[in-house]
Amino acid sequence: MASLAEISRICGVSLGATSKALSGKPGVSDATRQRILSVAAQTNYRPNRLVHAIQRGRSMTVGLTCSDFHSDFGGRIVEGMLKVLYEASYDPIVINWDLCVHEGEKVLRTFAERRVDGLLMFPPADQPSQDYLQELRNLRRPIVVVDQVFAGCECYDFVGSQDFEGAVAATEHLLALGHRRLANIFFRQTSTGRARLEGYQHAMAQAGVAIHGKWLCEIGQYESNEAYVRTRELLASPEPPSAILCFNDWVALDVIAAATDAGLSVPRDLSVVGFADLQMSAHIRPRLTTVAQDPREIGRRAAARLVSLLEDREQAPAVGKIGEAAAVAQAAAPVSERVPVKLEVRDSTAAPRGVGK
Amino acid sequence: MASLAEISRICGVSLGATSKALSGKPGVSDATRQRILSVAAQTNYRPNRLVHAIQRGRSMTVGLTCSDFHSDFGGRIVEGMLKVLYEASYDPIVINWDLCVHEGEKVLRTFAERRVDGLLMFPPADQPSQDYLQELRNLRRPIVVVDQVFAGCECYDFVGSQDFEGAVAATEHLLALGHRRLANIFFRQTSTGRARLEGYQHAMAQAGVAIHGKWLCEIGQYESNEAYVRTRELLASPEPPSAILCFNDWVALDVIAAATDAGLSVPRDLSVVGFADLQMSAHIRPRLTTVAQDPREIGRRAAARLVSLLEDREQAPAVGKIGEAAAVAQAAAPVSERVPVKLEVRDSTAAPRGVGK
DNA sequence: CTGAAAGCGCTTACAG
DNA sequence: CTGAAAGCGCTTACAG
Repeated sequence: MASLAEISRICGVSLGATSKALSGKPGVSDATRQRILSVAAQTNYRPNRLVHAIQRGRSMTVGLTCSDFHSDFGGRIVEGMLKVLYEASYDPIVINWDLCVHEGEKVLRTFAERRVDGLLMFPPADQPSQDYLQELRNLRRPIVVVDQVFAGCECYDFVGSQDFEGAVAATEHLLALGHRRLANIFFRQTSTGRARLEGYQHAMAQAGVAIHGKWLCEIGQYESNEAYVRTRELLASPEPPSAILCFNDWVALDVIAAATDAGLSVPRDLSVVGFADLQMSAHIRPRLTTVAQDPREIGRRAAARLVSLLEDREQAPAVGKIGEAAAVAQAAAPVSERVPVKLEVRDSTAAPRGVGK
Repeated sequence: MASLAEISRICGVSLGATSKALSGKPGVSDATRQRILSVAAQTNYRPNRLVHAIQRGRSMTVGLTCSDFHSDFGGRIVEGMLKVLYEASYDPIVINWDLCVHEGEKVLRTFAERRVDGLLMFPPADQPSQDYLQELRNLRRPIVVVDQVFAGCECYDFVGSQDFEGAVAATEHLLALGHRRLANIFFRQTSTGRARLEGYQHAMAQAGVAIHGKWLCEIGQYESNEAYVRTRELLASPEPPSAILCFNDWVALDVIAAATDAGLSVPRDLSVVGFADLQMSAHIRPRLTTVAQDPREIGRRAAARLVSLLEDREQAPAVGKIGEAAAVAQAAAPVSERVPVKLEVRDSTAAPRGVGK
């Protein structure tokens, strides 16, 4: 906790010599260097990175707006990010995404004032305000958006999942088992939800299977009992589905609960497919068939992309015409990456009754 | 992104005047102030907090070491922390706890070099190394430990759950239902696990009910299939338990799976109690009886405690005898807080067969 | 009201 | 090899 000045005084040398000795730069005699190093160790000296940040114009921090702390999906994304950032010597300053929705400009101002080098935005839901998007532009720093696509964020790099393809694969799996009365409980408020809905519709159309209006079942939030209630209704209707494709594993859990409470057995009376492959999904009974995402890889790639943008920027000539920095920040064309998903067939899906055997 | 110097130049005033105008301090005429503010807005000026941090000796950041991104328990703790920190104008720099175990000193050096004002340690498992503990002492900043107690960390404030009391309540619940063959699947590697084991033993002793050796069932990790395998063994043994108290909800999930796969029904053939009340626990079937913790409140209190330590420190006279800062950092006696738990009785527990009805 | 100067904790050319 | 000086982006007494 001693300062450079203190160490210099103790050693009876100049600030410059001490600085060089401690940062391993040449220009100090070995004897002096040893003396300085030893005093630094004794006084518990730690270089002040805030000073470095000011001097170099790089804080080696990145802003991370995140929410979805409610399941291991978000948690694993963050884990992947933390690992890559740590290895690249960047530290994340984390702020809850909810705050970005409600007082987003303030959050971004904080990031700007802390001089973060870039931004990792993991926004599980809720479209940010116009003010937020404007402030985002003012930041003039590399940004990578994760998981959800937003209107107004098309200009930033993106890393997410193959939501459309996953829903197609899940639907085709159910169709191949012989299901025709195939419902979809979907969530329209996030881009992932919309993409999965489209995947379902696409696969159904491809197979030439009609979608009964009642089987297209929208929910407004998936942490309420809405999915449960809607499933009970569906199952009690005159034309109940034989299979339900769910927006995600949470919904699937409620669908299974609803079926169980209605006296039905999964998968004998109803097949259920989730999306995510949360930790619990292989541990519940019946083990859940689901479209497995790879959240750690999403987090890793997102962070790696940001780090690479940051390094590129550093490489780029610092001098130049006005506006060049901005140009570099926006990069050429924004890159979108979608990490592959994989259908995990487990025990919650089977051929409908009377089919297959 | 303009600097103070730039704005001063544009406005034709001194640095000092500009500084005062922008920070709302008196000593500038209204006309000048307005001119400066308007230029600042146009040039998108953001004060550099890194400079403030250096000048004031407070970075307004805290280090947060965290892991357990694998369930909503840890996630909610973090949520609670983020909320309180944000309101108190502190920003967290987050590093994965795993790194603290493997290269802990390096992580703490990073925190020291970034001049975090305090530390929030949320360590789900794994005793940190001696080097880590030493470096922790060198930090000389307020520290609050969360959830797990460690040897070597007794000198820091702590916020956790009533683990012992929770296990007692769960055991008494099962005893009251009439269970006598009451097994416990426990986890000895964390302090919470040990406290819960003690709670079980205490309640059993109080009730004068003997614990069959086989019913004391230790697992080495709860993210493997160990709990599942051990439960299958237990249930197939000559004296199977009629109820199992589980270290946490993840274990309970596997116990229910094992019972189901063994052709048993929960709670008819076996009662199961968890610990945590994770998101899923009220959604699975049977709905899980569990000791509900309050992770958001844990996070909130831990952060609030740290903030209050930080403010106290600021109040304290900066001058004084050598060593006073250290004394303030350690505070008087460390405070331990345990957030109450609540037994949530749901559908996974019932009277043993042949009892009660 | 306004400006010049010192200082926060460093690093980095630049002289000796 | 070593020291004095300028500078990073500010704030804060201190003179005018």
